[in-house]
Amino acid sequence: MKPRKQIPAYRNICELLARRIKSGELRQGDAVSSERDLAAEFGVSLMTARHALQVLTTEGLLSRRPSVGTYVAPAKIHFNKLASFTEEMLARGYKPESRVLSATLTSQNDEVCSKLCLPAGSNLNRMQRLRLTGGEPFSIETCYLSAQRFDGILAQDFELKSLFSIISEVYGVTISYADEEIDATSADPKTARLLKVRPGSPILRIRQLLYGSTTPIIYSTALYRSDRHSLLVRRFR
Amino acid sequence: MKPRKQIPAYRNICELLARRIKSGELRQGDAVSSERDLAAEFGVSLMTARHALQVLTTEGLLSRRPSVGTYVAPAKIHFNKLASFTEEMLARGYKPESRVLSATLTSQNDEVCSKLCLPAGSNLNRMQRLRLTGGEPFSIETCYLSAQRFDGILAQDFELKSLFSIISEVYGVTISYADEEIDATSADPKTARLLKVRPGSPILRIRQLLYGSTTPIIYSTALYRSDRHSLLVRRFR
DNA sequence: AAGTGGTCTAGACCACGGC
DNA sequence: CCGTGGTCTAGACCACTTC
Repeated sequence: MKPRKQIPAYRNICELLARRIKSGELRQGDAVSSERDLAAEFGVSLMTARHALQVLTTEGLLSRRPSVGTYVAPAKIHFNKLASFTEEMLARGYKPESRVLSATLTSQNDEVCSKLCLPAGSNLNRMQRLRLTGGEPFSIETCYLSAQRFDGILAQDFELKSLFSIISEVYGVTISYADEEIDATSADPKTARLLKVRPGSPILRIRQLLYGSTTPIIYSTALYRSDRHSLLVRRFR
Repeated sequence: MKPRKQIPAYRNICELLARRIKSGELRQGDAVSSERDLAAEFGVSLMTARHALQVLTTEGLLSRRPSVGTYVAPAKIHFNKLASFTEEMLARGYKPESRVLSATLTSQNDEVCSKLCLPAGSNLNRMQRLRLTGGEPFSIETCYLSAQRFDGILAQDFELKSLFSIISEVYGVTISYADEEIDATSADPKTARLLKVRPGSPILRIRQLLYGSTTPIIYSTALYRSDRHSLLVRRFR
């Protein structure tokens, strides 16, 4: 009988392989153990080993060739790299600033709960920040995180440290990717005042669901002055 | 013994469900049969039914909520990879339409010339199309191509065939990727009239530079009704 | 308590690629 | 021919939500 663990067996395999790839022990084009070898090595069934390889494949780390084997995928140039506001501004040579507009608990947002895979009515940390560069307003960002998992996070100083670094250093959670929904909207009076634009001005809205490994961690809505910001994306055929 | 088929069982389930979703028989938020019900219905094992649901989930058609059920995901039109308007709409089960607003030669656009790596003042094919689905306007697209390289392309029937297929079949050029710049703007009177929105309404603008292997081929600006379109992007850390 | 998705077992046959 | 990934079976237990 296997000792029952909290973390699934396939996750352990995933993490081991991911570590080997990220450390450089396994490099682009290298073959990884076959399903059957992995199953034997970890003492799991074929299905479980297979599941691990499948997960890493959809994450883009591995590439499977039927009848041939499983290989470490080419290190993708992530043109569309996910970066925090702080990182992005520093990279462009701006001095990023952040003003916290609010930081409260809420349990009234079932839409966000479901996006974060939390039970409806769960407590959420909600914080709103105004982003500035060179003293000029740039965007308004609203973030939601599980209040249970990130207990006490609202006490942190978000004007000093980025949310990414706090959840990483204090809570041990690393963001790995984000799904973003991008559309256009108009500035309502409050937004207009904060961003110093005329009410009704076009606003670029980016709604992100940020994932740590495979679980959604943060839901965020950002409203950008569209005269100050445009999003660059590279898409492949 | 089951009769061996060429197409996998889970594919059949996928296609049936996908058809029901695209036809409108199953709509956003509707529950789909559970793994167990599907397995019984199709006479397959749990794993197989589960696989079908998993595939449709990663394709974005379904959304699974543990302990609750599997639901039809919000039918947002989303652009994961680079596809033509025609391809995108067909994949979503919509009937794409296109109305050519203009198709002319111009030599007055040096900004586009430089983006396409052409000498300033070069002749350009310029065509403007109104995109519709279900008879309702969706976006306005303006494309520029080198008049020299794509001589005579304006004589093609763009309401029948996609630009992608014409440049591929007639000129032997395959699009491989695109760099996009995304921002928000407001509808000017002409745009508003064509898209049937109020002047000043928020508009999502996507400016693309499309590359064939490594050379820029097409420059295009698209204006989307932001109530009908949002862009989905996945970004990695 | 019933139902759901998530994980897992211990096997099986297939088509295909490389030797 | 052998190893590979792709598909599939017929079960199982778990944690969780809903009633």
